[in-house]
Amino acid sequence: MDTADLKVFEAVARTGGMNRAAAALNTVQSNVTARIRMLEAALGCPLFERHSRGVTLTAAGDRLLPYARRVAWLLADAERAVRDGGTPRGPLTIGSLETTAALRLSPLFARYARQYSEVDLAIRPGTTAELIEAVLERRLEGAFVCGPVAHPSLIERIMFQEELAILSAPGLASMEAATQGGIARIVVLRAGCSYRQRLEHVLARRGIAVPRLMEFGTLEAIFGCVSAGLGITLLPRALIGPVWQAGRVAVHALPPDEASVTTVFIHRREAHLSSALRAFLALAAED
Amino acid sequence: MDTADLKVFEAVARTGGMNRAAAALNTVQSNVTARIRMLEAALGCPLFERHSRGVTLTAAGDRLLPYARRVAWLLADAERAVRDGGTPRGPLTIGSLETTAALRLSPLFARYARQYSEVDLAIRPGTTAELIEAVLERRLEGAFVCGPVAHPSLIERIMFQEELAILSAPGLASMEAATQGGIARIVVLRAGCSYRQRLEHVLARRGIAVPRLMEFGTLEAIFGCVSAGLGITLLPRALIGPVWQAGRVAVHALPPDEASVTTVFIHRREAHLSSALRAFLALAAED
DNA sequence: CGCTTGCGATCGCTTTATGAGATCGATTCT
DNA sequence: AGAATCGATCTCATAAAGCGATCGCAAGCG
Repeated sequence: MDTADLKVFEAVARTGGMNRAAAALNTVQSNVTARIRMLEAALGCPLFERHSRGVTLTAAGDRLLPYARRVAWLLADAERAVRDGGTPRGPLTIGSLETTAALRLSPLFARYARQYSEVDLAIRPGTTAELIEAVLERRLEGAFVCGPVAHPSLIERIMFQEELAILSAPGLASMEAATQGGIARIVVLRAGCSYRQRLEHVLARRGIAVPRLMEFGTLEAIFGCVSAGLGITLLPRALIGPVWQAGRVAVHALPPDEASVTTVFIHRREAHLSSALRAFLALAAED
Repeated sequence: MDTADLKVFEAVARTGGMNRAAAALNTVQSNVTARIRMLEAALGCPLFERHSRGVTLTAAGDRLLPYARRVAWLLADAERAVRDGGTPRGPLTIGSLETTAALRLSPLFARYARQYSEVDLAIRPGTTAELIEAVLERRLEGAFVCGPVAHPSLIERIMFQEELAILSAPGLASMEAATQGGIARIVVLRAGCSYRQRLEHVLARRGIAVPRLMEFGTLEAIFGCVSAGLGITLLPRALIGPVWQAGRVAVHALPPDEASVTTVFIHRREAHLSSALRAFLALAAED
């Protein structure tokens, strides 16, 4: 059993056919067939069931597939680890909640980009669930998300502690005043945002229903909507200082157990910690 | 980069020379040299420093070596996972503390051997530290050890809760009577045994020194020594019933916070859970 | 019913990669 | 100085991988 064998095997499993796998691997079908047959002979059991429309995995093949993927990942990681000579360089793709990026990370990113000019830093926004998935699928080296995550194959480091507050149209004395009749219209950054879940939870505990949900892509749009009385939202208090000072919105505190949210940085446990990411975490830890 | 390359690389790193690696791999030195040179060319950086007595790893090679080992392990695991068709069979090597094996496991082992006759069950005794190391080094599929372990790459399941008690020569009313003058002679099963550490800790909290330590390989020898007044020991209460009933030793209770010890079963997190081991755990969970 | 299409299996041929042996230069220890 | 050891390099033979063409099979379609 070899990495080449596993690469072929993975392609066949993924495409569901030897011809398609051959096309994907830039080779011919006879090679794919021969590789699979050799692999099956070496392992002593068939990996695919052949039928007229292609092939499907047997139970044994199903067991092999995750290992094939992990071997490929491990080899890719090994190559990166070897090439990574200790000085931060190359691409570094990190995910972040949009609010975290806006509130906490811009000075950090700026400092990092200045200090390590050889690194191509990229920031991808997303919700906590999206970012966790992206890190697990190796599309991101790490991400700032809403903690705690507690995933066995992820390492998480606590980075920031945010205090959340409710925002409503100006002139309203309390959150209850903004949710008269037990109904609240809420405005969120994205549909899957963890602040949205948190806000719905906060409202549900007070018996307030959320019949409608408005979603906007930018923070400025949210401030505008809240200011105009279209609904309420939940955001980190540190983010809303300028807007509140301008009198555009009213800020309502939450009890401490509901107000606090921790932002954690997650990255894969088994993956190589690149110099670029290590430097980033060191810089972030200075604050 | 291929498994064959990594196998050669690992052999060279392990033996510290291309000639020695060639001998270990049953090939000739020219092949080893060529493989390493090709690998270095593909990675773009040298992996070894050549000198007259052989070769040593460069920093890049040092980074690659753990990956080479992990790839080899993963492939071996993959093969076992594929061959493991769901019915328990083949070798199953498990470690255990000697006391746990004597006290709790013999009926389990007997039942398992009867029910799954195709499995070659092997039990290796050892101390907690030895067994953890053996599991990490893949010499054991799992082990019964003193918990908690809390190692990131091990899964632990709580199996038994033992109550420990001090044993002394018969006729002594209390533990203090057996340790007059602030000095205790203790008798342990093995030098690194976790019960020994526990016992020393218990005595240290009472200001009792342990100048001498006697070590015996069998439980019967320990009972004999304690009975003869040579020293005291610490053992699970359930283990000492027959000996106590025969009046050979005196049993002294410990306060609850010191008496309790949990036995956990550990196995590697990332490894394949074989059918044989799965069946064993299922049988163990029935009790 | 027969034709077409898409699939995997197989065979011979070519190209490439791998392994073996001999030799060379460099270094170290005696 | 000479022997021993080690890695680098070259050449040649053989094994392995890749390629193209062909075959048989099953399903879909007019």
